[in-house]
Amino acid sequence: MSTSEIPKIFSPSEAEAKWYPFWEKNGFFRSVPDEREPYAIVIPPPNVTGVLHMGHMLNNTIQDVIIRRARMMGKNACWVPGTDHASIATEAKVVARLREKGIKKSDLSRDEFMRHAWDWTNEYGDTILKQLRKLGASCDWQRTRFTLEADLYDAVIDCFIHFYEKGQIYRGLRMVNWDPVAKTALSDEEVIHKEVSSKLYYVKYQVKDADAFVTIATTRPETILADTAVCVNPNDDRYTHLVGKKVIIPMVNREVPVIADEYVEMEFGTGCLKVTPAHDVNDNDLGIKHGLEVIDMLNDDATLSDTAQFYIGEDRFKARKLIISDLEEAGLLVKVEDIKNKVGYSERTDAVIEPKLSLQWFLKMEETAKPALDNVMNETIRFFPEKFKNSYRNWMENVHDWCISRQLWWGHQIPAWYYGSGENDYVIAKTEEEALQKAKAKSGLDAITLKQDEDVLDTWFSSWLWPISVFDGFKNPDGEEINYYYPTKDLVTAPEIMFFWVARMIMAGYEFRGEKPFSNVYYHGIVRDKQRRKMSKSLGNSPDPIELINKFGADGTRVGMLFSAPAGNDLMFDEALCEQGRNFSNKIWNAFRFLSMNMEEGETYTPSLALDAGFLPDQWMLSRLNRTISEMDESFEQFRLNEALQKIYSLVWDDFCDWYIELIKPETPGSKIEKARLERALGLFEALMKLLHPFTPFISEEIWQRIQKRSTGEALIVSAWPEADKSLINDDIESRFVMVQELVSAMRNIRAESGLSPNLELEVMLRVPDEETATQLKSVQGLILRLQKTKSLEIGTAFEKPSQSASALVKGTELIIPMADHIDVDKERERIQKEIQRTEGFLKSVSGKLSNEKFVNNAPEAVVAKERAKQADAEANLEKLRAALEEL
RNA sequence: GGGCGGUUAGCUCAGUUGGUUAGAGCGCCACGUUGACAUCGUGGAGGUCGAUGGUUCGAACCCAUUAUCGCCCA
Repeated sequence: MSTSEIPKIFSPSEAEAKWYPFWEKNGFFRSVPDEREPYAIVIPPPNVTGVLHMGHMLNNTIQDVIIRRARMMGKNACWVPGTDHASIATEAKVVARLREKGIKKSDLSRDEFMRHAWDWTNEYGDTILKQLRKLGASCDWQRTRFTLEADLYDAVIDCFIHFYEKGQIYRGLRMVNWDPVAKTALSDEEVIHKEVSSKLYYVKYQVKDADAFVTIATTRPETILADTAVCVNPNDDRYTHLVGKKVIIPMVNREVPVIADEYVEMEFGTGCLKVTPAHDVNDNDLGIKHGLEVIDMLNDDATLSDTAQFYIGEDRFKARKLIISDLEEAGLLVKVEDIKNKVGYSERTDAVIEPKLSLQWFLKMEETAKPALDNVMNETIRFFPEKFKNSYRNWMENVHDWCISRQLWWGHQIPAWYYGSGENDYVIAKTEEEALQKAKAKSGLDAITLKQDEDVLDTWFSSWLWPISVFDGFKNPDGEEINYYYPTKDLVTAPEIMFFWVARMIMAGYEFRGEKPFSNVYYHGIVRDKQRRKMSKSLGNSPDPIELINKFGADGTRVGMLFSAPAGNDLMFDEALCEQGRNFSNKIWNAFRFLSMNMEEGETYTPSLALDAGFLPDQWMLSRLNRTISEMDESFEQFRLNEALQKIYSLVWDDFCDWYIELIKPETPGSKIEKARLERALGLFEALMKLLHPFTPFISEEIWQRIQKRSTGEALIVSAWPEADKSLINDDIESRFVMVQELVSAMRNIRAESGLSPNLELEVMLRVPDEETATQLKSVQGLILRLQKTKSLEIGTAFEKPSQSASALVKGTELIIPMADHIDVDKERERIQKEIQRTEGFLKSVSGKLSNEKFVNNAPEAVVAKERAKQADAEANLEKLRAALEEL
């Protein structure tokens, strides 16, 4: 192979275009049950409306790293991809597209609308999955699932029926979070509370039959129209006389009672609370407790209804302004204060949520939550990082019933069939025929017209079944697939959806399989920008991942992402990290380029990991390699992926490139590395490619295939992950090598400080403390000579130090370089003095410890011995340094 | 209001059972193109670990208080 064939700069796009199709075509992503140990990961299904953003990028990079390593470890690795139907988001997109065409949703039948929605999904739904391929994601694409496809649809309906029959699903008029834009109920988890600047309005209410007023304070004065009480704290002396009396609600002139309840905070506002049971959660509780009338004054789109009597048809915010000016005119507005309070917003539409009474379907959670909580707390399911167990417990112990109905069409239609207008005139059934029979039986009627519930189920009510349903665990509960792959191994997700999704999958797992859905949950952080802001479309602070890939390569981008991704912490993304990743690719590439340049044309090379016991760099590199493998395995076990990456990064760059390659370079420029030595270098390099593969799949495969001709089955992606051979980890070898490194660094340092060219041939003397060290150093002097230009290198115990020489201390050995006219005495003196100062400080702290009787008596012997050794070393060093200063 | 977490070099973060006058990458400064790589090499300068108090022979690490930032829940 000649240099001309290998460009100086690595081109990621070529490797990406070559290897991804190669892997996919040859079925390396494919998994079918066999006798091997299964290793399954289900993707957190992205929305069909989604386009790849940085969060997906991080999430899927992590999964790909894990699954690629598992595959190399000989597991039957199965990464199941797919998407969820995202009721609200998708319906919003479809409605918007229809609007552009001049079509209103209300003009369409349900079936017509669904056709449009499916069209949209078929057109855009797999955008994100296509993008994942660019990243290198090694999903088994033949397994791609969708939460609204037929089988998964059935699973959701079966699940609903299952819980209904167990008595855990009920229908009830309850306070829900109402999104007036999407016109649907939301679960608590879909409401985002934001702190905003609001106004607190103080309004006077006339006390009935008295010439007195009470003043209430409210941030939502329009709801006055639906007030049905005023409440004070029973311990509040200011108001006790009013309890039991009536007050008149302004505008509507309704008489309502003054009630007393300790719920009221005396300090807030006036200590006098208006109560609107239909439009506030806490007020609703009060209403139930005190038997208050409930007046609902809002339409579904948050305009005022007839019940309000005023501002009918006006939006709630418009009504707010109107009522304020009317109250002011009536002289009832006392004052207005600026305050900060928390307001709930819809996660999807960003509309201000209205607490609203609504007839919805709920799932009781208590019973299902129990095993789900226990099995996380006892680590049957492990959380990484562990700290998330706390918030999980907190949520699970206070779990509320789950509002599962949504007033939308795009989704799984609730299998409730109504046959009358009574509250209980419905049946739950999978099909209309079945419903008809049940309805007949229940009602005793013969002729019945059924109407299915218009609403659909919360999207999470389908994705919580994901780890089961993707393996057809509902359709075929004892099937080979589900039995083989379930429980899956790892789940990789963001802590944001711990309650939405993770907790519920665990519940569903125990409910339907009696078994956990996965063994480990790895929570990664949120991708933020350099200013710690969350990446978002509206801020425009999110780079397009695809552009990043085009710019830095998939490998570089993956490395960039992972570099900054410590488990569980948010990561401040910076494009510079991807640049670093790209540079790393280029470094790897050029290391390979160097090795190939040393291959003779026409010659075959067999990479080897055989040890050359006579060549320290070989022994050292093998020790470092095996140590790194073992450390990486440990990091992987704990999902410390960035740590594993850093280990291999450093092994490749610092050890292999900076030292090993330098030491195997041929003595004379232009000649080539001896064959056996090159084969060992290639053997090591192959091992490095394996360790790199999960992180940088493309370049590693590219190089792997260039090192040798390989058959398809010998592709890197399916090669064996290296096993750490602990017998090759050798502290002694490593410390001997470190001595070489330190001596060479010391020489480089002297050159740099004295402004000597790297090409200047130095005379070097190594004054060693004893013969043993002399022997050791003599065995490695060849290595030092390879790395430093020298005229001579002498090793001995009794050198006379020439008067004008630079010196350095390396582990008790004095490095002496006569400088003749090169020396800058002042600089050299400064250098030594600095070193003396440092050593003195060190000695002082060590001696301080040792002269402390309590330390010597109490500390473990080994620690004391270590301190004694430190002290002796420091003293000896100090002596040498002082002598060096004298000798100058 | 309740809970959780962070605060270590200019930046992003390590520091796993207390024994380290604290590590890495990036950035910065200086020097350098002898054929792997300037998407590079070599060398260097930067922190006393948010604050206070305590436990201990010994604290970045344990405890208490406090400041500050963030997240989750209500």
